[in-house]
Amino acid sequence: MTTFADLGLSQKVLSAVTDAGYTTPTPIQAGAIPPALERRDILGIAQTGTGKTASFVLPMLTMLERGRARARMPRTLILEPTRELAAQVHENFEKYGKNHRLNIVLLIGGVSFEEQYRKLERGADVLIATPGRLLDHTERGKLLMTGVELLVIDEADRMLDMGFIPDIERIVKLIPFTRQTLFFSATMPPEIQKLADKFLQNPARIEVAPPSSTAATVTQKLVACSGKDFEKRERLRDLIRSQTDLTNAIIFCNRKKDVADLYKSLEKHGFSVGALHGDMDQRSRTNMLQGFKDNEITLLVASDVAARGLDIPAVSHVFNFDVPIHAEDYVHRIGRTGRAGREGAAFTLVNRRDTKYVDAITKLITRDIEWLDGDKFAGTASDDADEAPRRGRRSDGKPGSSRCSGRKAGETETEAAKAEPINETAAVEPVANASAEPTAAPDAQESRPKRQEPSKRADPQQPKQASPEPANDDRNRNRRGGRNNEDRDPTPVGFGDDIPAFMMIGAGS
DNA sequence: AAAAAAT
Repeated sequence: MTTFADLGLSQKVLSAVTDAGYTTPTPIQAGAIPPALERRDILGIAQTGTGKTASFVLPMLTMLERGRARARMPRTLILEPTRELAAQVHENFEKYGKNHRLNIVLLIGGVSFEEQYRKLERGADVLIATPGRLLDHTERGKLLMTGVELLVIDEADRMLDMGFIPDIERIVKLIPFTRQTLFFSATMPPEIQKLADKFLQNPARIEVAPPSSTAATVTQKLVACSGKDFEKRERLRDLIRSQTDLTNAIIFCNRKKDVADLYKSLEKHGFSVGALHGDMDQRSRTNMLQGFKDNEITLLVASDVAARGLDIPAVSHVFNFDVPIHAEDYVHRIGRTGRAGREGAAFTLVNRRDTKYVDAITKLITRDIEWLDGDKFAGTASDDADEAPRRGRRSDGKPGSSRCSGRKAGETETEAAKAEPINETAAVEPVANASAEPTAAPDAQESRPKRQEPSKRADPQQPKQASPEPANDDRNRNRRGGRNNEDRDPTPVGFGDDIPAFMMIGAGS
């Protein structure tokens, strides 16, 4: 079996890898490291969680041992689509480069230029950047790309999605063609292939983990739910509480505003929760993510900024509060769990308007996703239980609310949730026929848990901390102040103590 | 229809 020692890495790198506890390279590492060390171009087709980052960090460290950087002329450049990913690559360099004395510089937006100038001035062996800030620096004349010997373009397909390709092309034009180029993408649509052909010369092609596949260790469930936000939130809370093996979870929303709203709601209900989306100031983003990684926060409500690439080990659960509109996003989102062969669970809340998106997803992953507990819309009684009757045609006077609230499991009370350990772990693993609660018959069960108003300050599964760390002052102030019209005010409160002006005005979007 | 990224 191949070990790291067989790949041609330097002693310094090997010892750092060993210290980090790794002995066996992943397929992408075993495939990409040797040709990279021979200075070949690489076309790496690999998804997150395959060890992709180390597959370029380790050979780069080895190669950088010779030579040294000159002011404003970085020797290597890594382009990343998001700030978090860039920061994460930076961490990798610190971890595996601990035996080196290299200047690693992170150039991302949302933070001040001054320190970035200073570091560039000292000479960067490795520059890790998001495209916008990098171009900004070059336009200010603080950065020369003419000394770059090695270029990494990471997550190329995502760069494409985000409209970064023109920026990338501009940047690549600034770099001598004698460079070595490592190009990574999770998928290879035609545009990306064209780009690869343009940027790479006779690359070694390494492909692992077919795209649009979901890990076999992830249990996927659909959860029928109303389209009304407050009912969805309640359904989600019940779902979270009914999990017996939840250690931490990411909850995805499609919109930033919904991230903010759900975050507030969960916090109000006593969950240990953080939020992450692109309109938060950088400091809050960093704090939230770190708090989540450090297990100070159990739940992270996020936009798709967190869907790909972020290396958060051992997420036990993913909840899609919204069905992703692009099917590929589903794959990326639930790829946040079940990593490295671990077990994971992914729940997707679905209302009837979402079914076409669900169809697209099942088509993409070429398998059906089971409904939880016999949930389903499928033209049965459940149709009436959903939101349809309420908006639009007359409600036929059914006493019961939607099934969403009707099938509350834990019965709002903490007690219930704790005392009777919901052993029917139905939520997680089993094929769960409708045995426990035939949700398909709303009326039958509707009667029993007369849903009492949203539990007063229920205390779910005893979150470790009510909130992460940022800005309690502002949060509280905002919350009190905005009480009256809080529903109208989409301003994301509580995301740090310096909410940028642009978040205050058109916060709706 | 939405998110990400320079300000």
